[in-house]
Amino acid sequence: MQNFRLLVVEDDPNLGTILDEYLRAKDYDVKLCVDGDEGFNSFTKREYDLVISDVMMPKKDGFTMAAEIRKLNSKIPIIFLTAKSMKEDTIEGFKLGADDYITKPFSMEELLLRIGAILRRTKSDIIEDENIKDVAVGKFLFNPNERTLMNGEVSEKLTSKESQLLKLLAQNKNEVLEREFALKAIWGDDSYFNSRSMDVYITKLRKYLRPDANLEIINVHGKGFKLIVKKG
Amino acid sequence: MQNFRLLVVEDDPNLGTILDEYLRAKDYDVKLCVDGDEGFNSFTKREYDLVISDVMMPKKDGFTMAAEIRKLNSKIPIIFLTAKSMKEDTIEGFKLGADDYITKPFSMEELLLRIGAILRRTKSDIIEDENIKDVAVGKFLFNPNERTLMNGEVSEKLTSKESQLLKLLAQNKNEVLEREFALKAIWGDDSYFNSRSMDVYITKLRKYLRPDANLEIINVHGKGFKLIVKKG
DNA sequence: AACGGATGTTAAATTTCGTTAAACCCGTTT
DNA sequence: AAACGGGTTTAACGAAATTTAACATCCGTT
Repeated sequence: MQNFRLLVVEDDPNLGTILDEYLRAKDYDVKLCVDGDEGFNSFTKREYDLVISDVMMPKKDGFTMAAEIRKLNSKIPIIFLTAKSMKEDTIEGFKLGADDYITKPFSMEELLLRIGAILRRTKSDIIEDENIKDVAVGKFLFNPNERTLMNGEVSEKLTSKESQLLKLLAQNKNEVLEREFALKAIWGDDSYFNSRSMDVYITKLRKYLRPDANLEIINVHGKGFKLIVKKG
Repeated sequence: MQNFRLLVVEDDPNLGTILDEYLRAKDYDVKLCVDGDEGFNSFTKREYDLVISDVMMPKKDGFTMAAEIRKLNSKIPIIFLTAKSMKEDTIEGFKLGADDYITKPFSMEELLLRIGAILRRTKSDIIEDENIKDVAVGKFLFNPNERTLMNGEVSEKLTSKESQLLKLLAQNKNEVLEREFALKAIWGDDSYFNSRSMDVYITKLRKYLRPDANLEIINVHGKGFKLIVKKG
């Protein structure tokens, strides 16, 4: 997936470097510029998803740059970094179409959250689910999302509880799945009856997995269960 | 042109009235609610362009309400009004996708400017995304506004309830749509009979989606339903 | 070996869901 | 006013999922 492109305009080398490194570490594609002229030039060179700009800068201040950028693209989100918390500045920024502004000093976490808030709305549904994939369990293919357990051609349909329990066992294969942990994860709490219910489902799963002699769900007395996958 | 619709949620009658009157004077179409429950209910009833909400409220606080609203519409802009300037609150708000927040006391002018800034950036998106675009559901094209479900040449006309339910399922595809949540969003409350009514609509939707073998609405016992989109 | 607690398994009981059809509501037509 | 029709709700019954019960067996400890 393509990362979001951020144009960061900041004349203070220290803060600029911090921003640059921090945002890159968070997997953003960052272009750092040191003043409004350079920022505007970069903006004309390629596409950006978001602009983060200081207000006070040499050559061309942030508001002026923002006005020029807005002439090129009226929708690009802009976040201002300002040392001044004076209301006039704020208001002037919003008049130019600022989407947000942060007063220095600010925490990187706060900036990140604001970036996230803006990008989420403007470029929302790009993220695809990772947990819809098949998982190999012995010679079976298990899909927790579809709740299917495939053995070659044959595809069994699992119930909700069966699927959740098998998922936990598979995630902890060859390790002990603590009874208490599974109960809290699936049933919400560990009472006596839920615990017996879980035993019933263990029996069901054993039946499902029977066709593969290399798979076994063993009990660890007083602790929980372990899905053993023998090397075939 | 149609005015922007604002949902204002504020429990303080004084501030609420001031907001209501002031924003109406500025030609916004305002709905005033006094707590999070009422706010969420109003949101399910019709389309809004922007939500302005207090954080501290009886019954259901602003952040909780925002989270529920975001499940229905991940893009709706939300501005929080908060008496507390505590950082934790701010951050929690942004995590839920707050677009802005204002610390009381604030000037009406400042609020107006922020409203303008957000609406300016989002209005074109709203027009495109919320009112025109089709949503891909398997091999179908679903348009929640037109309430049409197209399969190549064939175009089915859905009823209101069918469309609302399919919309929620599509928005939560491959994730569980909680029964209770859908009932509150579509029917307003979750009674036994509404719940059975929802089951009837699930059956109707399954019939519509039957032509695409990669689509399936499965039940998650005691929880709700999940629209599965298998990889074709 | 003997005991008590934990587990294995099957079946009954309970709850939730799937589906179809009839009833109902409400605005429109005859 | 009566008939109609689309949309929705209510009713009814069967099926599925889950829980509870019952009893046999296993386990670690004494």
